[in-house]
Amino acid sequence: MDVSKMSDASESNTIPEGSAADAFPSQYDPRQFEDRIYADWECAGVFHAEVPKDASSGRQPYCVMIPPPNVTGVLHLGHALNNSIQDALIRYRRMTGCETLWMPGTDHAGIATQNVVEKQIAKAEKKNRYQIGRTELIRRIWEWKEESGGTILTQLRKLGASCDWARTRFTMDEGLSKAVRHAFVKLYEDGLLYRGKKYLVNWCPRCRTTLSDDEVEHEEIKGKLYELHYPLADGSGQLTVATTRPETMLGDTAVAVHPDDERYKQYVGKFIELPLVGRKIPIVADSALELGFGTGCLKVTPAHDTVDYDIGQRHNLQAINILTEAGAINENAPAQYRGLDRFKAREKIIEDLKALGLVGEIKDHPQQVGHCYRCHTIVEPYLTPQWFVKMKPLSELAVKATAEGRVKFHPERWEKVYLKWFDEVRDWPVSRQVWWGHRLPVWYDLEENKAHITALEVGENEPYDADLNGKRIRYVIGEHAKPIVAIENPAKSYRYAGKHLIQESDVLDTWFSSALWPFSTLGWPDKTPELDYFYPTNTLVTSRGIIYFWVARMVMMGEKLLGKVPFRDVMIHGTVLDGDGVIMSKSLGNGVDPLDIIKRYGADAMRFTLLDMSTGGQDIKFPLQIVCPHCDESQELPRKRSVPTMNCKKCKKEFQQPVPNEKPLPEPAPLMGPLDSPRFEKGRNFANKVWNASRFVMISIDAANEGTSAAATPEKLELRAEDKWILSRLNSTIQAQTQALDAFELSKATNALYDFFWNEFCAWYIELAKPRMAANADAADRAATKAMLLHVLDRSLRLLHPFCPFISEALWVELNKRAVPAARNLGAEYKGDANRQSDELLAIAGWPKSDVARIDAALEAQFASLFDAVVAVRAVRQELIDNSPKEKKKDVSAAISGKLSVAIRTASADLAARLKEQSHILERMANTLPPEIAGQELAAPHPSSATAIKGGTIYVGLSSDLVDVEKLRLAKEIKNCEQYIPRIEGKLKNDNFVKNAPPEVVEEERARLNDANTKLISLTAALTRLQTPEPASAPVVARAEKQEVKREEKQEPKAAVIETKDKKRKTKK
RNA sequence: GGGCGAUUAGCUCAGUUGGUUAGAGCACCUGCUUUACACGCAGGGGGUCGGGGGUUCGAGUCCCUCAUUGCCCACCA
Repeated sequence: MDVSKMSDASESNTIPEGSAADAFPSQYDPRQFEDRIYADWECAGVFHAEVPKDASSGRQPYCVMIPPPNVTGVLHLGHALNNSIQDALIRYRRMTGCETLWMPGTDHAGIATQNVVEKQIAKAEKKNRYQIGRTELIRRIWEWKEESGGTILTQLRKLGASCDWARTRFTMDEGLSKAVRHAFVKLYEDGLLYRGKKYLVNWCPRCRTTLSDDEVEHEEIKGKLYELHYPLADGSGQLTVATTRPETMLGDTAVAVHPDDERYKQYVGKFIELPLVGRKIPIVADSALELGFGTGCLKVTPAHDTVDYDIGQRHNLQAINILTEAGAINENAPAQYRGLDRFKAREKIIEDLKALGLVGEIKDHPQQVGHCYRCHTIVEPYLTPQWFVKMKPLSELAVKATAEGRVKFHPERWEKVYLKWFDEVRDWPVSRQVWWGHRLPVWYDLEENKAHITALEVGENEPYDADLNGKRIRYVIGEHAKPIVAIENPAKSYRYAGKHLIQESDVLDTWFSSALWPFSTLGWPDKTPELDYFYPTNTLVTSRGIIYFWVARMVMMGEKLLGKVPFRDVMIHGTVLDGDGVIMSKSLGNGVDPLDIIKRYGADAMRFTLLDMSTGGQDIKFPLQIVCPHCDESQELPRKRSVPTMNCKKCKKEFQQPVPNEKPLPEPAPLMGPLDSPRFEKGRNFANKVWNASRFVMISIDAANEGTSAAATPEKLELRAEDKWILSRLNSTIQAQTQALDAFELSKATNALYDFFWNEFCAWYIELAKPRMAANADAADRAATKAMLLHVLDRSLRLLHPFCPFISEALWVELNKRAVPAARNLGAEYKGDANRQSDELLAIAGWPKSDVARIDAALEAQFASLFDAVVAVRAVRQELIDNSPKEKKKDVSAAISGKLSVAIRTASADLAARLKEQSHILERMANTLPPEIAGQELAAPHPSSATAIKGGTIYVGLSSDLVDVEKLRLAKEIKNCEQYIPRIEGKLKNDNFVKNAPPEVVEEERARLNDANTKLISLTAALTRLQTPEPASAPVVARAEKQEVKREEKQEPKAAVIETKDKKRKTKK
């Protein structure tokens, strides 16, 4: 790229179309653009990815699989974060010319979805799922799914998500279901799937299904620890056991003691007569007990406790299941308890035992208890045959893939967390006793399994498998039944002709199909071109919450079934929290609705803010506010919310606020005030800044076109130093941002652009460009300036697009109207596929490449010192005001608002030359008269303030009445200097420092000391002069043009000296 | 009970391999309707970097320890 040869677009390429001022209101209104622009993208098909027809094109794929949200889901801020990150990565790669696929879709979310529809039916028809029946329930769920499922995908469009919607998948689609069956059969055939009673599974009595360990959430409850006395069968005494679940005693088949426990050795081999039940149960010795814990005796219930189950295995104890699937006491218990819910039974048993005098101490006992992650019911360890996936061989594959670096985590530390799971994981129970999901591809031949399958007639509120002559039949399949595992229904094959086959009624754990997502969506098990081209995918973006559920299982399945990892990089981002660090959720009443934020701030503002806050995978906190639904006033959200309504502080009207753990008030109720966070203002303000900078560029281009027919030819374009400077900064920014995106460091990327655009392009370059764009400016220079503005804006919009796609695209359209892409010196720089990339739409335009030859560190340093001088003069102005008495501030402000007279004394010929060369920068940016610049011979104006910059002193002419006020400040600054100098001197006097520190560090310190001393001398001299009578010389402050201020012209022979602190100067180094 | 984070300005957070007088945004103070932007411009105030030790010429950064807090894992009856 050679910007110095940028062509001028003012003549032929510009489409004059009204004035820019008309098209550009001074505030960006996202609502005017977002939906329209999204529609434009969709119409143009820019999100659609295709496998390149020409395999030799070398076009790189880039593929991200969306973590499929539940089909029941609605967008929350966590989704907004997750998808903003994915979209940023996707849009960036799309612009670099990759064939970019972002695969969208939803998850059928077995239990969760079934619960939603069941609840609806229960409400509307007062029927449970068993009364509705399996077939009908599934039909209703599909119906619901078609009508109101997948809302979240629509909401993702509001966010700007550039998914390939044409490829949207659902985990229960036929294709994906086929993949599930193939995977199941393959695992079975390879001996990695089996049915049996491997261990006590977690059972949710409300959902009436098995859960995997990961689906159980441990939470502390206020339980009780009961001591129970168990009489010895021979009547010789009793043993005392302790339990938190007394009802399980109905299933006790032993009492265990530790083999080394001297207290109980004598009892081993004797029997207990189990109270209430009357069963004689042995006393066994087992080292699973912890010596010295509790009473030393443990009641053993093999069917209802995992530790007990193992003890039972070791001692050949009977495992008696005493609970029904619904969590009530079953027929294996004495009649008086049958049918009682487990917790009711607990109370009754304690009552009955108390009556027998067999209850000891009852203590409060806080304990961690497993809850169902879907319905929050306390789960039971339960003895039931299930289908298990054998984990060890699969774990090994996944661990190996990580060890070999084929899957990388960002941030890295998550790798350890991920690996730990494989160490501890038990075999995965994959069968679920719900109806919504992938039914296991398993059948049984009834005849052949006569001995193992029992046909039970069941009641109205029970699950059933067949309806025989009006009788509801449930097939209970024994542990040793022989299954037929097949991809397609074997009943169709001649081999089973005439046989009575029944299909396994269980469905698969939802996470089983999720584990296949990265390849089932691409057509696996078929060998599709998509699978070939896009798999393994590139990046998975997700939260830490599903590393075990999902990430680990995808890697296992990818490795096992395809021999390849499903993705190369896993980016784990933080969790969105409220201002108190509490996770946002609807039920807690602290959930911010992304759609509310989009309405209020715009999608770009929300995305930018989220990305800007995504630092190193840290959690993101949003202090909350609430918006009055009547007048839109954002206000503090009361900390304690118990009352459901509040009154607006502005319009005083009443509205509703969310109350933790309470549902919204029923209709008619006051309007709900949406939650809001002031954090989003950063994104909104930045978007507005971009809008207005662009507005300036467009307006000044349009204005320049009117009066200038003679356009500059490229040869005439000469770059000024500030042009070279901004190009240097631009190219540094491109480099920094690109590197940050490649490293998944989103906030670094947004920061680089934000700083460049706001603090460099807007704050300095545009201001310097203004006089150059004026109608009376040099035409050639104006053309060069225009080309520069277009160039920098062009690149900036490209850099912005991954974060803020809407506003950047909206402005791109305007840019294209005024200067076709060719005029912005694009094209040759980008070698994208002509069919896939175009400058018509920014979404598929090229990503800027950093031209390192343009990066000029020396020039940047020069400008930093120039800007220092500007800031020093600006500071003089404000400090004069600050140090004046309150009632005089306005007068002083008016008096110094005009151009100041300035003189600069510097010993550095280099600095002098630069200042002279670039004096227009000082004049423009600090609003001064042309400065006088000289060496020691410079006669400083009198009276004047003196301010030290690196390498010199700036004198600003003052009127004498401001002198006194400045003495104070000078003294302050001198003091500051005097405190600083000894610190450096101390360092340099330390021999160890001089000896051990690297020479360049020592040199730096010496230079610092030198600077500080020079500064001190010049300030002290100024103060001395200020206190010494001296003939008045030149004036003074240019009089304010707009306001006449009368001041006494006493002309006291004194000078004011003003100092600023270097550290506070806001210039880029 | 283990593991991993966090603790830096009133708030939300940056701070690369230890090396300027520790930064940003918001809030605050002061001045400015300087025609791209008051969702703005300019200038400023504000931090003994959770406490205590240690290593080092030098520590926000490395080590130990304590405290507070969050998350994950864990069968203590």
